[in-house]
Amino acid sequence: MTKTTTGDQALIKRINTAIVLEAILREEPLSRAKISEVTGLNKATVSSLVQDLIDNQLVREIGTGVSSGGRKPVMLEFISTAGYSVGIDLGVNYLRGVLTDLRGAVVAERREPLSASDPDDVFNVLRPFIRSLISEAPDSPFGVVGIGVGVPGLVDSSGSVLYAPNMNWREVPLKDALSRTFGIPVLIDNEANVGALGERTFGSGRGVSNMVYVSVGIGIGTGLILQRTLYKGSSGFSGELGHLSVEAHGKPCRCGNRGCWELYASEQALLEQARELGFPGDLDELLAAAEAGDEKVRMLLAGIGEYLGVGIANIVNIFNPDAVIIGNRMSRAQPWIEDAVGKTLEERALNFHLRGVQLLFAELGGRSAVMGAAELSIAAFFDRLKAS
Amino acid sequence: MTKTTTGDQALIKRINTAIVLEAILREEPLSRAKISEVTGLNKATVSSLVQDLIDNQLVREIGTGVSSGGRKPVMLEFISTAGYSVGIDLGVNYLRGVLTDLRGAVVAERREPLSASDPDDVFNVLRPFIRSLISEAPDSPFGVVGIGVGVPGLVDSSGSVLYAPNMNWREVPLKDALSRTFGIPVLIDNEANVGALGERTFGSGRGVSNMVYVSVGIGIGTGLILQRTLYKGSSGFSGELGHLSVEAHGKPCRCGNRGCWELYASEQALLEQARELGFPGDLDELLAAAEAGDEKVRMLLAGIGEYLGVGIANIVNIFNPDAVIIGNRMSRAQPWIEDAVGKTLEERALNFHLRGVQLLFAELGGRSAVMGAAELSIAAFFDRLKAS
DNA sequence: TTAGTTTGTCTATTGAATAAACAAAGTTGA
DNA sequence: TCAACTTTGTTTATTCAATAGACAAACTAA
Repeated sequence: MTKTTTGDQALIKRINTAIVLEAILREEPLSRAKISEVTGLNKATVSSLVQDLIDNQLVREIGTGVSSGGRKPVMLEFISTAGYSVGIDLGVNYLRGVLTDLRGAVVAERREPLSASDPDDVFNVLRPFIRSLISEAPDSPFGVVGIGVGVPGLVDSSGSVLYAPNMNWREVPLKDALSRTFGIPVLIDNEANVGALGERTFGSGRGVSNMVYVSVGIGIGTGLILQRTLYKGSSGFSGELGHLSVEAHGKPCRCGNRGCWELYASEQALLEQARELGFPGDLDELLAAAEAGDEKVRMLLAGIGEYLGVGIANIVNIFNPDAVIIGNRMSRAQPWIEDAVGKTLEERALNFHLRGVQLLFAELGGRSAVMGAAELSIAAFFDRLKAS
Repeated sequence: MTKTTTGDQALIKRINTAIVLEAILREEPLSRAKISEVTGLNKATVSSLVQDLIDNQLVREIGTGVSSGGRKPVMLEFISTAGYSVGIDLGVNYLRGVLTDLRGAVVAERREPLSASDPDDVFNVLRPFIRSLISEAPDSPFGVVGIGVGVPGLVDSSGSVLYAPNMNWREVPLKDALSRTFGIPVLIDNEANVGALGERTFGSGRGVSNMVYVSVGIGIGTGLILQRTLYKGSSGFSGELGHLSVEAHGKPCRCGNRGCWELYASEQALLEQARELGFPGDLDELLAAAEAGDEKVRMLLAGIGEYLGVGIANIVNIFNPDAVIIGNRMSRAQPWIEDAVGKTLEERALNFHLRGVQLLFAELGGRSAVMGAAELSIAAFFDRLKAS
């Protein structure tokens, strides 16, 4: 409670170093003079801080730039390969992983199906999977700075998976298990949260302040980015908008509530409705049928889009966000649902809120979560830098 | 965009001064030695900063405290009467105002009915109303530091009332009008937002990090306090949870959506249902009937409570807050709706989210908004202090 | 009365940012 | 080609807030 950081000279230096580093990240390549200009810091201060960053192998000089009528500037850039990050998307029946540099550029990528479900069995697959990604990392001053993992379930602040219904997990201390094995920082979060982070950092939500990422797969999960940061509720989990009741007296949901959004707008809802109409098969087959011009399937998809729109209108009224991004598997249905979603949204959301909002689809497709997981550990690395 | 505050010694001093002032506000009366102990700042630093605060008339010495075996400490306290704040609750048919000191203690209070609706007519009532509150302020070093106003409508970041349906206002530049008249800072916000602030600071939500204030009056408005601060969406307004659709194919709402929560759980919904059952009259009469033991009216109220619970379950699933507070007029129905709300909430919200959440009723009753409005301008005063 | 404790101030030191001077390295125009 | 001007980045002296430690004042306790 009374853990206030008091101000001293070291704090000033940390603040200004962060400002300089962020300027370089934002506008590289950049000279010391230009940094002084854009940050407002004195030239001498910038010189001194840049020297520290160079000593710490975070920044390097890459030769001279073009003169604007005087001495040529020495250009600086961030050393993106000063360290690497591992991102893992732990799905119900697959495992996806990337190794990225500190900028998020993918260096290595792996995918494999996952048949195990018991936590210990999953660990036994996950450990070598991660180890092989780490082994791909080139030598670098900071090495692999951390592992980020997205999981399909509720995660508490200690990194335990409290509940993952589709994997039948309860109270699984995933973070502990992994950080003991690898001895580097491990960050665990919900699949929708890391997906939101991925799209915000590398995808269609770049630079946005307030956005809601709607992960439409078997169920519906949501990741909230409010005031530029991932919102977690008081217990560390939140954003269960899939269980927002959109039909107060609708079908009962396994969560205990009635008429939950995901009962009407998820992949599962689509498949069930399709079966009732005599279309067995999975999402791929339905999309193929729609592509081939099957009117019934197109109607079905439009219906799902309409219900997606109902929930998204609620989201827009609640959060007044800059963007709502539809991601995960259902984003592949974009051509067949986009119009229905957009139309319903416009009919239902408040006019004032509609003005500023964009309806987008995930730019990273199936990689939103895995990239967000990598970003999770990159962001933690930068936070540690700032704190020390 | 590139308006970064760089770090220098002045910043340190501002940070540490704020730390010292907050320590005094939190634990007064307090000695310099104790401040040094709880903040971690050096004794000499504390002495110097306290002297500045004394010079600025924000803090004063109030004599010696009890010795613990050595020299007696000189106790310090915040001078709550260093300045005053005006809070206004501008209702559809009433005007409520308070004059408070910098701690929020009410020095003067006024209420009067409001028959006017046209903006200019309202201004002509509002100006003398505020002037009379200001005239009650004793002489003080900072004088009246600002005016906070809560209004029943959408407010943009410039302090204009974009849309207040029940007053028939559109694009009314309220802040401009008042700050031109009084020449002191004016802050305008939505009634539910200031109500949330009032309950968070002075009422049942004291010290809570994440809470949702549900203002149930003619309609339903909501104020969101997330990560200790009032959440505003991208356009500066948000939290229109009254227009959350809880019946996707329910009654059409004037907002364009269908099945909006406020159509089923507001005072207006109650009165309409009562009329259908042959009970004309207003909320007071219904509450009196319930009090007198009228079973039909009690059932009616329980029904409203149930629908309130439906929406609050959604809120809990969305935000995983520490508390949900029911305020405004309907909070007076607490004895007749509390059980129904609680029961529905427990049936419908996710188990994990239910664990940490408290269902509360506004402690300030009808004064949540007016006290929050006063707090709005007090908080702005402290922010200005920190910035200079 | 004396020894020990607590409070709050004073003094010298540290370290980060800064303005100003400056050297180095460039451009430009006659 | 050269003198005048520009731009870059470093060096130097100064300022200012925080700090440790010394210290005086005020008190308790035995």
